[in-house]
Amino acid sequence: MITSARPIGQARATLAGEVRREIERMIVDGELAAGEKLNELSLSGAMSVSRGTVREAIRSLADSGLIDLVANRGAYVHETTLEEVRNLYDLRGAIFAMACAASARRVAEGAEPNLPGDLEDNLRRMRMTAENNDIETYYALNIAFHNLLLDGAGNPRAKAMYDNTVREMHLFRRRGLSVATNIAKSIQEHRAISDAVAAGDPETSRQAAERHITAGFERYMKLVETGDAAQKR
Amino acid sequence: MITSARPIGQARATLAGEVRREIERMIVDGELAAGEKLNELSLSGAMSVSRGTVREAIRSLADSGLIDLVANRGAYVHETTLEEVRNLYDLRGAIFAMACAASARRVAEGAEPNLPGDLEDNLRRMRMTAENNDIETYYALNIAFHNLLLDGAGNPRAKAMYDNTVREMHLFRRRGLSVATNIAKSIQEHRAISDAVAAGDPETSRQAAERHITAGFERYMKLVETGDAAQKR
DNA sequence: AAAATGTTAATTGTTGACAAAACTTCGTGT
DNA sequence: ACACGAAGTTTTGTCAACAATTAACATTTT
Repeated sequence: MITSARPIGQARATLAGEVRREIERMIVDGELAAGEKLNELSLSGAMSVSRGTVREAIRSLADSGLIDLVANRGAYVHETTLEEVRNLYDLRGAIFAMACAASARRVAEGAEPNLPGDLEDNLRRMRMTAENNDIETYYALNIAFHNLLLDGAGNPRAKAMYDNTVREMHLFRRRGLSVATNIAKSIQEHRAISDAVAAGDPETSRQAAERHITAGFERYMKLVETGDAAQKR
Repeated sequence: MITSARPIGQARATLAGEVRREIERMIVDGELAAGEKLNELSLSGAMSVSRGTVREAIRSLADSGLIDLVANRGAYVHETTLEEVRNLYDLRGAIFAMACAASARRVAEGAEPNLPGDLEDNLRRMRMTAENNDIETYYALNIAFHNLLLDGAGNPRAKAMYDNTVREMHLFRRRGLSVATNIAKSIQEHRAISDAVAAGDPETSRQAAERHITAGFERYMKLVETGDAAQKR
């Protein structure tokens, strides 16, 4: 008797969906530069797929903010401005703060018994990477930390929006600057959030989360102001 | 010489865009019930448009959350649950609070000279509708008040997300209950927001905004708990 | 009668072709 | 030289046909 026969090959729901993911990857990985035009025909050729399918994928991506659509003129990779980055930080901070408050509430309600432990675990491992100066792993843990809280909030829509903002900021950063990193400071802030959430205190969690995002924004702005000219050369 | 002659009637950029708006309207107006399946062929027939165009419109709507897509089985009008409504209120509150804080900041910076006056104006007119018990106008003014603050924040992405949450909640309300309305209370809360924003005080604005959304949610929940059975009959 | 298996109809997924709009190129007149 | 405008080319918008998948029904099997 067959108990679980998952579809082969990563499940190819629809072709358009696959194309969408591929285009998304190309944008995030920088193969398609910001402001660059997406030519339906050449994309369809490169992926051996019909134009209609590519078109469908592009349309679907447009709403997520990665692509700008201009009627009768085509699709362009969205160019994120510095002004927009500020807006994205605001938005991301608001969502993250709300999610942390919700996570704390749910911890208090007993709905997320594993969350405090998972956060502790993440922090412990993060301290290790700080000692070893293992930036690669630090990035992964940092994303995981935020994901734990977004998932803990039990608000999938919020998570989707949050992911969108992160992806778009990542896109902007490609333009030259690396991410502003101050691992020690960041761990301190994570500690504050983790404690407040574990204590089931929504308001304190919210404030700690907001401070974390604001601090990240300020670190980033400092980097832009001082390092931008040098970076641009 | 004509410099900018945008097409009349909300801009008919592309046919698919028009179809999208029409489907959106049908959903919001309740012509398409929650959970109902969208048949591409019959829709294309009803609008005298090709199936591909309808398909494109549906795909575009899916990302906004109004429609659920199931591979190889079609598109369904999203059924919003009570659990989701809570999540939407959380999300909406977070975005609105952030927007009010940003508006206050911008007022303090002198970037929004008209905002305080516009808010005052809105409040004055709202008091009038309260005296005349003119619910229709009250709704319009209520939306306008929130829009002033979202626009004042200068964060288009945030506004788009906010609008999405409102639209989806409106969709849920159709299922039976009317909106929870306590005009006097609502005006009080608006007053607090307006004053804080006019004073250019972000933190106070944020708190007032959050209280407003939370209060709205509580009013709504009370209505659900007590009135739901009666409404359902 | 219930479950499993074929068979058919309806619907979605994908494609290639045609029509319309925008961009290029190039010649013309000033 | 320069602006202007008229083909020609490229690219997007729309459509109709074909293929694949799913759902519904009839048929067989136990």
